Amino acid sequence: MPKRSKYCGELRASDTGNAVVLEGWVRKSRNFGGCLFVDLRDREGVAQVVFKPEVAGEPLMKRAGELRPEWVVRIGGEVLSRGENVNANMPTGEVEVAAASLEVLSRSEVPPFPVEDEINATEVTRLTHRALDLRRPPVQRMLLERSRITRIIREYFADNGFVDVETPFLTRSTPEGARDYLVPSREDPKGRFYALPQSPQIFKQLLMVAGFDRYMQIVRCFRDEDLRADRQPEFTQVDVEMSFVEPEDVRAVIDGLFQLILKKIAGHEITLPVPCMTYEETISRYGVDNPDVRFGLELLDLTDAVRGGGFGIIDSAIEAGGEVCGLRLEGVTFSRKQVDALAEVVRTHGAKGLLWLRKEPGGWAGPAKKLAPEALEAAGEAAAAAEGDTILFVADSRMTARTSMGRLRVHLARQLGIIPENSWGLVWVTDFPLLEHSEEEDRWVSMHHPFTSPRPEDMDRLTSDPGSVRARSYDIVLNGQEVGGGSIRIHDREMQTRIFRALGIGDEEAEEKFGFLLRSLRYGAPPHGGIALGLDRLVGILLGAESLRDVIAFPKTTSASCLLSGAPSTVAADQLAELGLMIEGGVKE
RNA sequence: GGGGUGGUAGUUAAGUCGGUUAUAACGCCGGCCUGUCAAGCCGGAGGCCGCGGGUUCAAGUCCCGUCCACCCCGCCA
Repeated sequence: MPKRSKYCGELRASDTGNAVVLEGWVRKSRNFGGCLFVDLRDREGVAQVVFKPEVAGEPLMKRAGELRPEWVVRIGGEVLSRGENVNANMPTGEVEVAAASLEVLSRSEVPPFPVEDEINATEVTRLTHRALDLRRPPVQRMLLERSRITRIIREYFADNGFVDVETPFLTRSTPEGARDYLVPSREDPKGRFYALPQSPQIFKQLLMVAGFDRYMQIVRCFRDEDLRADRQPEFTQVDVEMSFVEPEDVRAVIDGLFQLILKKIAGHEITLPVPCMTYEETISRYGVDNPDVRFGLELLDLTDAVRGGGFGIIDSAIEAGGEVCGLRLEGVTFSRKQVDALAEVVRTHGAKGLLWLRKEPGGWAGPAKKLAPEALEAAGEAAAAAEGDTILFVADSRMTARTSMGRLRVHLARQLGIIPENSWGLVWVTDFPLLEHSEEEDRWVSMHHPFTSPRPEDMDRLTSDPGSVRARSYDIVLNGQEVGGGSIRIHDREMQTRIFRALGIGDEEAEEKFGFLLRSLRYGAPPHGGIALGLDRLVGILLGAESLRDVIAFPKTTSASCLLSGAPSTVAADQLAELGLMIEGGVKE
């Protein structure tokens, strides 16, 4: 029999009368004893094949009757109009193929779940049989769309003069940042390890020193940290670096990319430039560094209004240098049970509790009505509260109050359904602090990474007030999720040394761990900067995926295992011996 | 590392106060059926109740431990 002449999903009324050959998977068959219908599926869709005794003949009817779901077949026949029996729910529903020949290419056991759009199999079942799951049209569509997106990205950067260069996966472990995935080396001396890259950061900087001017790579990165719905141990970055640039140059390139992707994938037009907000501003207005700007409901600073209002918890929080941060919900009343649930949200983010006030005809309701009358008045005014409005608030340290209320803001927006459908909130957050204090290690650590350039005007505070030094950094946030982050890098060796010292990395250690970067800075490093976009996350948001796992062909579970392959697995004793490794306490099964 | 939810036919779920032979739907197998497309009708098979221990005359059900999955906190430059 000749090979495929058309995809199943491509059949249309215009094909009527033509002889076609289809190849695909049997989705379902409906046997009427006399005639028999088979739905045949391939990547592009489903077509109905009909076996009729007068066309197919007895032996073929008998073989067609044996077909079962997920058998792989090649079917030849004539495309006929369905006449009265058109199925308006299928793109191919105007026609059917009257089978004249049938070749069974492969049989299938009964699949563990039906290969259909809507199934109620659990994720464990789906991931264990991922090939079958990926055969389902909605799952396949995600990866087909992902492929379209990466193609748009590659073309965009190629059109703008970026060079695609590959960087090593087997590289060296560096201090700072996430836990590395380690790969033992077999070579002498034993006891040496490669690390899989958390990102190609240093390599792309070396490419700038080398003079490539503009680099991009769609590259896998690895971080051995605990997982979340939006975090996989191996993930893909769109990695970008440019020479002779300021932050706005990098942002302009990424702005253009987002404009193109949103238009082509979501059919959404945006005007450029994408708005910028400083870190300080976003913390103050949204309480988080990844603001969801698709809706208002901004945070209120009620500190001055309720100061000295005679409410113990509030007064002591303010006296300790804290803040009172609130949200005003217009015309919303919460039940006791609902308030408890909301309080639980702020508590998981460190707040001690949630207070509330509701403006009623005769005055105020809620636990905070014990505040002095003038404080109540001032709070109502600061929140611009009208009758029927509820004010929720937290009194705590500034960051705890802001962060917990920022999380509550997003929680409430979802709960109250005030996030507009099919809207795209894109914003840059700039000027992050260069350093943050690590309580665990009791030292200053990089918020971004140690190669981030500080803003020069803040450098005089590097030792006196390290937390106030701002970085020349920028994150891009889409619908409340960080989808990328970058910075202008340090291209001056002296500056790099000063930053290492501020991080508590001595000259010797710096030389040993980062020597290959520092050395390159001695031989003519151009000013440079760049960004890395989280491709999985970006695709997930664009396609409305519920989990990152939906846009990754072979994802890992929350304990970083692969249900499909069984990785990670034990290895043979001689493999360990060759590497000079011993497992403490022996290998556990 | 901590908290929460879940695990019962191939799949998804129900299973009361601990009590007879563990239910249902879909799927599967057999039969009927010439216009279905969630096909229909009749019949049938199918169980390590995650795993291990304990309490009890008796455990899917109660207790302890453990494994796995998912969600969250910590963590993730």
